[in-house]
Amino acid sequence: MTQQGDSPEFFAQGERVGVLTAQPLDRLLDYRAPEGGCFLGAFVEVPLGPRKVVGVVWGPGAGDFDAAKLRSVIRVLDLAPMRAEMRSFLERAAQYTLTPMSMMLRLATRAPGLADPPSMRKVLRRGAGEPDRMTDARAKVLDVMDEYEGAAFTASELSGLAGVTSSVIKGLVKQGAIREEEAPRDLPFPPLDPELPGKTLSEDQAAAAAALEAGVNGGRYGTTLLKGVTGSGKTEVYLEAVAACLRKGRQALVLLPEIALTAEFLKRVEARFGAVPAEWHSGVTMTERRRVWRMVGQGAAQLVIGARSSLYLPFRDLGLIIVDEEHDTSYKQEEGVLYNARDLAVWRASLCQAQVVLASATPSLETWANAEAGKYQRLDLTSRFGESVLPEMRAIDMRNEELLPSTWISPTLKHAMKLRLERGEQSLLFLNRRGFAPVTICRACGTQVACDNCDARMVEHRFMKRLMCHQCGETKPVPTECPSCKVEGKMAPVGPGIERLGEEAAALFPEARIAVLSSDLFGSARALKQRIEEIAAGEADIILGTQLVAKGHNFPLLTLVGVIDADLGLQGSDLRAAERTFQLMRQVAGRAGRAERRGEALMQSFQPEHPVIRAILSGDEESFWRAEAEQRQAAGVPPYGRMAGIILSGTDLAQVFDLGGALARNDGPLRQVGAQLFGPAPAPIARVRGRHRVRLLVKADKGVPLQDAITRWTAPFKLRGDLRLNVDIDPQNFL
DNA sequence: AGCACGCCGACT
DNA sequence: GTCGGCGTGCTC
Repeated sequence: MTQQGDSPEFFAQGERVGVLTAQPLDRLLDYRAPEGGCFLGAFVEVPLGPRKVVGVVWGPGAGDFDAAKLRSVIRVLDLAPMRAEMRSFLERAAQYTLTPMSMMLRLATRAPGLADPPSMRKVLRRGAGEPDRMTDARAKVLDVMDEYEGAAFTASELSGLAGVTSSVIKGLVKQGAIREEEAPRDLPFPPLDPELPGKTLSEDQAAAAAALEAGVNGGRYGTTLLKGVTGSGKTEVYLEAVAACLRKGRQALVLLPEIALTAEFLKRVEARFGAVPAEWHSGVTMTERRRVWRMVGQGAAQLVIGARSSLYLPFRDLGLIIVDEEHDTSYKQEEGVLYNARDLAVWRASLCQAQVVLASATPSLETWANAEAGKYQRLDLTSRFGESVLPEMRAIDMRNEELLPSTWISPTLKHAMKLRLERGEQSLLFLNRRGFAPVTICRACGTQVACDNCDARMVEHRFMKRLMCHQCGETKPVPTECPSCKVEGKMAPVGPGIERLGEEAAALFPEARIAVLSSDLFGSARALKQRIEEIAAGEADIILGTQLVAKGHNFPLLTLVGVIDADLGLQGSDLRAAERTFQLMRQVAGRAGRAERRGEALMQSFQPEHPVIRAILSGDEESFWRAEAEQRQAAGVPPYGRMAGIILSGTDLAQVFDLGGALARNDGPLRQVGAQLFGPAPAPIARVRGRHRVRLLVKADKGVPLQDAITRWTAPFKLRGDLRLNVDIDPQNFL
């Protein structure tokens, strides 16, 4: 106790402590340390007005609050204190993303029942007594218990295993043959065994795995770009790094871009390490969340497979973070706290001496540039099957193709598909547009049907016979009469969606089995996965897919990929448009010809001479990255310059614009640091869920303290009414 | 975030 | 006369 008294990490009873809560106060509140004192970082319950809330002891109290009004911490919660590295991580992320600390704490405490004592439940064990009379049902129960000797069961587990009703078990409990006891509900995760044999690795897989293992064994921070095309076995390689981390007794985290991918990944982990790891994403139940959060904190979960929010779990000793498909745009959180999980993973690791592996077939330019600059180690995996796997890639020049109105499959592509059909091979047509038709137009007056809440055009979804807004999810029936000029029977779908392409393919090849893969055609991730498996097994001749087919599904019979509109996304103001098109096309092309047969990828384009299209076709990725890097450098945009988006929103358009104008007129703090301001302008989707959106863009040189300047610029503005101002540092999409 | 206080319209 | 609408402000 005397030792505690001297430590700057400990506050004796009655001392002032500064407590951070998840309430949006944006400052610490002073409290008196409770009876028995408390440590820095302790999770505590504090009184706040009439309520009790959870907080974290963040430091000594500021001391500027009237001592007479000061209240006392109610109690210290039965949780491991938040570690210094986590506190630094949250502070740093808050400063960088201009997010209040209270919101950061909320991210770090997203588990239910933190203030509750560890939840208990009744479990059953074999007791000393014997039943007075042995019956078949009783014997079955006791057999099960003998089979799993020493194990504890819940009543329902036991009755299920033995195939008896609960009354049999109650009887045995009464007679002392079964003993009831209280056990914690949150069980540790079963241990993973890194010594189980992994898959046999090819030579360059083994070399890459050895390099990653060496990094992990070094016990220091380091980031590695693990680049390998689909089918090169990245996963096996980084699972060896996970194995090395587990051997050292440290925890590991694998981030996946999509929940739909976790189920399959868990299976691979189970195959490699003999047990299922912890899982963390929005689909995890409340009880499991609580278990994962607590067990991660106690070190009783060695490996977590999760979404971006797993970065905020209270790891005791995190030694490795894998960011799978690191280029994936879903790592950028676009609502609430705007952060990029890939970048935060690198910070998190640097604060706890962990290794990071950024895995991708098509890395983001940021990551590529960091590897090029020597900040990240780079490991390249060549394909397991040799170079021949890259499909033959060609552009179809759409300016030379004869197409009927409202059709999108060119004669050249059609011919290639026909060939596959005859050979019993699969074709995939890729079009990144969900629904039947992206636009519904009135042929009498030209009006396009728009959403009532947003300014987005509504997309026809024929399978549900409705128009849908992809911004807010609002739907309405397809109108027969023009909403504007009231002329009847002139409404027409314009442009292709994946469903419409399906109709066209069916008309061209009436005998073919056609499968349409679009996220909105499936009720659940499970149904979708099952359909994908059937297709991979050969239950379709022609596959039509949106974005989702670009992500890690293997179709061994596929030998032709047709990209319907390779020009989509090349235009527009998005600075990453070229990069995205490149990544998408590379991935889609990577689908073709994985087995012994070489595949073919055909890209329909109206500008086949465009540098991005040419880079994709050349197969020389490095030249694409270099060209793209040069362009960004010349334009002074990320990663060679800094950008921030300021999104203003509110129900009254004039008010939103007034605020935008006022911000633009008072941009002194920005000009001081040489930053440029663009806007205000209506955001590309100018209205979302009834709120008007106006955007300003800030651009600055690389070394500029941008956050500081933005804070000084926006702080004087008081937001009246329902006006909101959101800062998006390093915006990814420019909406 | 909650929850109170507070100042203007339709009800027992 | 009061119940209640949600705008503004406070919480150690």
